[in-house]
Amino acid sequence: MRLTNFFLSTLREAPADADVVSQKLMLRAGMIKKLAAGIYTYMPMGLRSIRKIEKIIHEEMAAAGAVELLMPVIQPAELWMETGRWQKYGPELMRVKDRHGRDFIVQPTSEEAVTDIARNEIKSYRQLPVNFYHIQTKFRDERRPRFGVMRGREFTMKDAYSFDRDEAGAAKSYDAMFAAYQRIFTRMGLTFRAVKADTGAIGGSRSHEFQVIADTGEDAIAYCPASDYAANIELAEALPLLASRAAPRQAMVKTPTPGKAKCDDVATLLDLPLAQTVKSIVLAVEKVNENGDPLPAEVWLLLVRGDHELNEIKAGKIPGLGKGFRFATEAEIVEHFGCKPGYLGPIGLKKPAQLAVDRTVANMSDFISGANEEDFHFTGVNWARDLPEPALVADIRNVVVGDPSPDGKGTLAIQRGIEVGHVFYLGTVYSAPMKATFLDENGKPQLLEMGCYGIGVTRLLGASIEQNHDDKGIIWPDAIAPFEVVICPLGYDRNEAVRAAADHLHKELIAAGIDVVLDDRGERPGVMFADWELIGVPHRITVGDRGLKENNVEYQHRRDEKATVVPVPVIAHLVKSKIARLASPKGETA
RNA sequence: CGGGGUGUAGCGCAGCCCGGUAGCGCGCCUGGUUUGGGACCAGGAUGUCGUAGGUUCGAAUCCUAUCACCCCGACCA
Repeated sequence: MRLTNFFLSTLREAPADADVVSQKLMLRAGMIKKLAAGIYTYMPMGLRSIRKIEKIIHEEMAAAGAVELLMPVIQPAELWMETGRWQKYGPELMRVKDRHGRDFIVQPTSEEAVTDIARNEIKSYRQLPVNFYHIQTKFRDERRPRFGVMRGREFTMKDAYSFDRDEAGAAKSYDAMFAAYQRIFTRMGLTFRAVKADTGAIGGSRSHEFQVIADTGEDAIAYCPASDYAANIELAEALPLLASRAAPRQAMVKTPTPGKAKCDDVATLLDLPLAQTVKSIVLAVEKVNENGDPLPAEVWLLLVRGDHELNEIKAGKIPGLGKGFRFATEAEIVEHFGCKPGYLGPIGLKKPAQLAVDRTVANMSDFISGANEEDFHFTGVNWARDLPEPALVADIRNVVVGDPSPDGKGTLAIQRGIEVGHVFYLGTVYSAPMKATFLDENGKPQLLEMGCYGIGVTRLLGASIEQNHDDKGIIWPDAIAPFEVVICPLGYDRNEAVRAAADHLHKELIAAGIDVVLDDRGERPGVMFADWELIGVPHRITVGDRGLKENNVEYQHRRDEKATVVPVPVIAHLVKSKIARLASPKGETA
């Protein structure tokens, strides 16, 4: 590709509304252009990377036996009513009406559409298993789109859906997708980790997220360096930190703690470890009577240790909180505790509240909690003696660094990640309400067993940049770089020898199957170098008059400090050997 | 959704308080000189000052409404 036949527009300064480094760099490198909040045009340079990501996905999906189809972006509301998601999805689901006033949605995902295909097309067990996928535009009307293409409203996703005759078959399909995902992200040159993920309302154990490791990631991952345990922090099990409860040693004392509303402040004031304090969190569950009229909310008190944090996903698994909860209002708190937030505790409530206690708290003794009186805490609080044994003990906190690993093989570490893929066993969650069945050998209808598997194609662009950049710009892995190699001739517009050598090298690299761009603008070297370092093309060849006199050019990888002098006759071979291309899968792919 | 902020040239910004007919840097165009790390000189083009009302002889500037965008808030007693 000659640059003058392509399109390039780089910016020296990033638009002021860009918030994360990947978004700034993509805007500056001219890869994307913002059209509206969370909605981007993929400019030619950015689209090249997207196409390379898609190509790798297509190859690996085919190798894993998945079949491509293409389902519509606009889907009729009826389909979404069948599964109840028309009601359940909320404002994130983009709803539109056609000219006749009929309801449609802009797809955020395609379970309904694909299950509709399956129930119409799959009639016999002989057609199973089958795995349909597409790469298609999605729309999720995020409350607050941000982080550029990593949390956009419109984005491109690969979504695959497997159909099997039974759970054992579905498990096989799941494993095949899991393996394909590992190959996909490996080929893309990303550092990633597959982690256990929350399965939400669907339940079961089969759900993994693929997280690209990056400090700026939105997700926290707990993993055990001594074993292969890794889980999203939403899910990672927090074991009790105290094996058993020690006998009380202190009397319960009401202690003045004026103005100390946080556990941290109380511990500092009393010169006691934060781990001796207990944090009180008040939740509320909306209630309605049989006519659907609102009743006063049910108030819950949750206790975690002062240095721990509540995990809302885990709390949602407590019976009674499962149908949804919110943080209590100050009015509700005052009504039940007779006290403003900051001094709340489980002793001396004005009105009873449901109590749920973290496993670690349940084994604490001589602990500190709020006294339900402004500016006072209790110290030396003990279960059984000062308040009843907790009836409801559960894992309701986030794990922290140093916690014992749930597999018993060491302690947990935490790192941040960007979720770029998710594999999920669905069972019959969609096939049952949509009555998607097939006939088994006995001619009996059976529900299809499903799994779904997503990859955020456009999010991968951002995730790769978050993981690979420096102060000059992007550093693409070879496999998804918009170009693998750039030739920068010094004086292309005015030096015959340079132009001839650059043109010749350009042709030679094309012939060698390398994705190369020739910067034939005749720009000054500083401009060229700055542009290509910003864009992040991994391999650069500089052709200059000076070197050509000795029949040399220069090679520099984007991560290299300095250029290497290379004789002209060997440069093509050298570059080819430098490009780390993991082989495409053999067999069925083109 | 609640609070805060910002909308002025392709990008980054000043001008607004104190009303007088719009400016700077980068980029862009023309010519020249340059040419191994974002060159220099000379000349030039580009704005319905987010939108709609209002006040005024006169509004980017003051007032009202509206839209868009950004930030903070949803681990907290």
